[in-house]
Amino acid sequence: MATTARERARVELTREIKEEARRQLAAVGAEGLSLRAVARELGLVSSALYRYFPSRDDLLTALIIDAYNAIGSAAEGAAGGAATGGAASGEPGRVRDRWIAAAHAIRDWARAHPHEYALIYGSPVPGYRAPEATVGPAARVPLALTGLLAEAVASGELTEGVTPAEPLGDALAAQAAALAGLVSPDLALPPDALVRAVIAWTQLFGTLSFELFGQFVGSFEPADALFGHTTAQLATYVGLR
Amino acid sequence: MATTARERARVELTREIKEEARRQLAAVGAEGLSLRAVARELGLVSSALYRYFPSRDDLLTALIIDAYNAIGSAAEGAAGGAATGGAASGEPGRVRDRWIAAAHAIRDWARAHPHEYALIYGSPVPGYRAPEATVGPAARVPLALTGLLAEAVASGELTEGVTPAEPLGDALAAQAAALAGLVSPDLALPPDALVRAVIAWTQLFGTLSFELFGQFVGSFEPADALFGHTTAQLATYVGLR
DNA sequence: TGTACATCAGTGAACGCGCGTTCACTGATGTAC
DNA sequence: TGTACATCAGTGAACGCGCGTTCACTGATGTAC
Repeated sequence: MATTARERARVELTREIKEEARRQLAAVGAEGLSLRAVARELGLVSSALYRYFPSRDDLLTALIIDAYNAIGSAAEGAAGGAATGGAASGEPGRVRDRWIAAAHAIRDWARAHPHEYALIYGSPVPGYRAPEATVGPAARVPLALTGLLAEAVASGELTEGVTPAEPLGDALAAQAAALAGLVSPDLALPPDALVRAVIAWTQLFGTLSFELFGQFVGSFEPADALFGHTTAQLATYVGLR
Repeated sequence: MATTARERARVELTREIKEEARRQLAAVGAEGLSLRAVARELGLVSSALYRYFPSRDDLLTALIIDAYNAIGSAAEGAAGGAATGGAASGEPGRVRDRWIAAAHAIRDWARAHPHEYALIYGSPVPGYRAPEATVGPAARVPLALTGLLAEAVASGELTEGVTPAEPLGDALAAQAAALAGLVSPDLALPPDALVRAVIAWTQLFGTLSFELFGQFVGSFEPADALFGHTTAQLATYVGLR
């Protein structure tokens, strides 16, 4: 199963096409992304791209999946303790610290790749329907966050919330229980904790979208201090001490 | 200063152009919005639109301003107690109730106008730079929310937060103090309360964007129960009992 | 009240542009014997 | 190791489309005397 020159060239060009497409994303957005322009920039004729992606939408889908995987892997790395301590430190550190590190890793990725962020968390591209294949990668960030909470439950690091929880209500409790089962089938994450995680998750991305999409212009700019404070507040809110 | 037939026709057609443009927004998004298509639909020749809007970007700007004003006015109405009690009830009701009503009014507007919501809170349209004139309308929602908190301070309805506040830090405290001065020059809203309001504001729009942009597909769908619970939690978080 | 002139809404043709996708083709790379 | 055939990457022309914006024009509406 030696890789032939043809195969290597194919892998390489596929990568280059996506790279150039990402560059264009930054310049003209998802709507403006044009196969012809990508081909032009790579010194190819436009029809050549059809050997690599059957249509413009398939190229978009590939970019979306890559973006979800990139932000997901950034979150997972920090949640796992990647950036804590030296190279080969055995202990992963307190869950609260890793939760906060994950939030910062997510923000760092988003700020480094604002147009890919917009592609996955901004307004949906009209006429484009995200296929099933994006669901798994899209779930990595929320799974990393809820995974941390499950860890905290196991290690006794999760306190009762300080903001008194209203009872969830039947509909919400059912949704939360179903999700908790998916997220941590072995160790039941309490539905109440899961809902807190969802609130923190939406808060995190709400702040990020406001920062990247310009809603803080003239108020919280730069948003570093706000983000740091917010993240700490939310960590406390979800029950991490 | 009688309005001539010409003037009335101009006002009317300006309105119709924006209406048709909003209809197209829903179908093809902001990027796809085309002057020619709008003109076609109105039975006009495309160049005729230039009597009403000097360019495509100016039409977009008008739609953005209208959208900010619409969601702002929905929030202000609910915050002022518009939907509480009967027609001419004098008392505006508790601040907490009106805060929650405002959040629901914002969501209701967003769900009724998802594409206008995406226009103002989604990814920025590449190549389009929002002019100064959008700033005032964009501020109406956050002003309505912080205004409620200022009211609560005055009436003694604002408690200390239950989630212990970390000290804000110098940079954030300075930003918050400057903003608090703008928001309620007469009665100083404490910087800590303002930051809580910002956290709640971002959380609210984070949830809304996730709901409207499809991040909850397969988990919190429908999102009514989640939104109700979240809103109540955040009202408590900001200090409204 | 009636006429003469100014304003301005809407027309239609044109400019110059870029797009996604298809298709028959050529020539280089890979494979089987 | 060498030949014959199959695979497939990239070409170039074409189809059919829509876009924003400009401009000289016509005819209706409005205004001043």
